[in-house]
Amino acid sequence: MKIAEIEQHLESIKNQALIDLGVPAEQAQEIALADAPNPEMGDRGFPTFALARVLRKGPPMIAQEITQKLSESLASDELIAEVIAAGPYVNFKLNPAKLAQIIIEQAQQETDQIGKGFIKDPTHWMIEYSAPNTNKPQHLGHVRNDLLGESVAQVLDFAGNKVTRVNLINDRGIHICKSMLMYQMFGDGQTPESTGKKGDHFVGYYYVMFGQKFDEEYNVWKQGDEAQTLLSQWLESEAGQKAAKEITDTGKLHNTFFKTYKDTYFNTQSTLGHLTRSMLVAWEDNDADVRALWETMNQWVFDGFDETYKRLGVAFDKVYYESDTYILGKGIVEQGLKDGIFHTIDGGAIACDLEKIGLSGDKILQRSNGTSVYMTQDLGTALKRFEEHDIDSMAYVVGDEQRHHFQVLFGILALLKPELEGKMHHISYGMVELPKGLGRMKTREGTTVDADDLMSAMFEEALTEVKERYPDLDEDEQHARAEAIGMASLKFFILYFNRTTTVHFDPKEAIDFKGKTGPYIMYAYARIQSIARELGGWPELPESADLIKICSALGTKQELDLLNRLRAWPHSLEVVTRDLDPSKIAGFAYDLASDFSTMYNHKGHKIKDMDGDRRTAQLLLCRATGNLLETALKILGIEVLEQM
RNA sequence: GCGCUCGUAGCUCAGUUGGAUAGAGCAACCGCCUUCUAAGCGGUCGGUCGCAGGUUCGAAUCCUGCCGGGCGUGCCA
Repeated sequence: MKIAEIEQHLESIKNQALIDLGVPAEQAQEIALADAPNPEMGDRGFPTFALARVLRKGPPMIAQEITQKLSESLASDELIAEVIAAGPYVNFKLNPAKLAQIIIEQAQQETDQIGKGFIKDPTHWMIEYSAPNTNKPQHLGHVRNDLLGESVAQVLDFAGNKVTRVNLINDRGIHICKSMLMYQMFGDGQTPESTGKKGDHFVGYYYVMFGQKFDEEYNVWKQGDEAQTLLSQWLESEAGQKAAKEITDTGKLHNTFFKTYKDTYFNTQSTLGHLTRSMLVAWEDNDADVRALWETMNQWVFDGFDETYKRLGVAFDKVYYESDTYILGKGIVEQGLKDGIFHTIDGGAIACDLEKIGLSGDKILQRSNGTSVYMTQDLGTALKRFEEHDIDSMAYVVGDEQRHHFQVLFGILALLKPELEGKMHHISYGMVELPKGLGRMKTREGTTVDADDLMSAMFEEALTEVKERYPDLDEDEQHARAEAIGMASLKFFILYFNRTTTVHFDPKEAIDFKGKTGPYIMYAYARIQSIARELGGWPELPESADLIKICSALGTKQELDLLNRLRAWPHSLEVVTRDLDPSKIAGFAYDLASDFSTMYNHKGHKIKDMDGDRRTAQLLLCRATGNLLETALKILGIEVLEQM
């Protein structure tokens, strides 16, 4: 028997008992099993309220009757020790020895992949995440995306699916030209090598520079006649009058105008804007010099990203570049227009009426000048992926501010290809908010937390701790441990939040290794390994019948709690796979580590002082716990340390 | 304006899709190292689950309305 079958066993007993009472099978299944609040009441049970009306009896009486019948029929069931009527609830008390035997055997066989491949009908998923721009280094927001994407991929893979991980790099467009232009003007032949900078940071420096130079230019222009004329016109306009009512301060009011006008200025009057756009045109015309510069600078960024991804433990099976995909989708839009799915609007743009997909408004898919919008290439790219890869589902890990975009994308795709209905998924997540004072985490621009800085800060903090504890340890080993601990801390901190939760990133909290953290869980694992080291290794796994006998030596509250936690793993896995939310793995791993630590510290649980069956059973139980901790942490991308 | 989303302990978050006495971590305070690793364990303090109604045997969870925060609502990417 496997751990997952325990729940199935209870489930079928419950269903049959209810059906025997005359409850329709469907209703029987709807009554869910849940953990009993305390061990005296049993381990797992179900309420009988819903049956009261049908059976015309009070819930406690129904529970009594069911309990009585089950007690008789399950008398020889080796897994169920007792059926208990607790008021209106029917609870099963499991036989700890049998439970331990099932768990220990599976844990020993499957080591660090306990419960892998449980899904009934595996499919092929393509999952896209990260999707960075090549004009600046990655920051905390990307870190959440990267870690979440990687972990969701692990979850899908662990369930038994085939998973193809893809990245889509945004390597073209006006924003990329901004850093290129600055480098062309002020780069002076410098390179990442010559400056000793990481490639993405090197390029990011020029992107930031563009912002500064453009602001300078804009500020000068603001003082000129043209700007002042436009300002007066705006102040007299409807919008200006409206704003004036809300904003009394003249300086602020003027600023409001100049803020909204900034884009227009960039697109019409600005010298830098003009140069940037010319560069984009040159790029699109395949101008040799511009293309060469583009390739050089992109390569610098890719090299930088590779380092970041490697350290984060993120890897992709396929990388798409927007410079290749941005043309996609045009033909589809034209075909859709012919088929009457889309329509033209004033000025000649092609649009989709969103009422067709239950939303409102028109979504432009081709501008009146014939060019594409972002949605167009997303449509094209998605269809191409389904054509070129034998995939069943496509998932995008993107922030929840783009929910609407994906609703539209999926809706239009289903209009074009009805067979794609239900196969598209937006794995959305909340933003990462930063506190005002960032302390040591603050970065060059001051507004974001840089991914590389963050990882280094975590590493340094961990190194201090490691050196304090193990001053004599070989330096390489110190560094290896600090890296593992620092990254575990970061990953756990990011992943233990629900996907949809807005993370309030507090560096002090993130960098802490105590309490509900990654290192806490690793520590529990390391302690388990140290038990084996100190007590002469793990015992041989006995035959099942013997194992049950040996495990009957277990029975303290702490041991039972731990066993019940281990038992719940398959259920947690199912929930995680259904919701595609690794935070529940993080929660489980923490609870498991916590149950173990409680037992470990509770008096009467020192294995060194035990002998006979109790000692063997405890050792095997601890080993199983260690295996499951490793299994869970792996899904989160966290590696364990044998010693820490 | 409309749409989505969130509001749980001083702070940061869980809460098994409607069940049993609402839980953790941090912070504060009190204890536990002659050691199977104190990155740990135990304890104390801390709650009108935003507010008001409704549905239900039963609501932090579902519905309605208010209050408050975030996001979205481009011929931007």
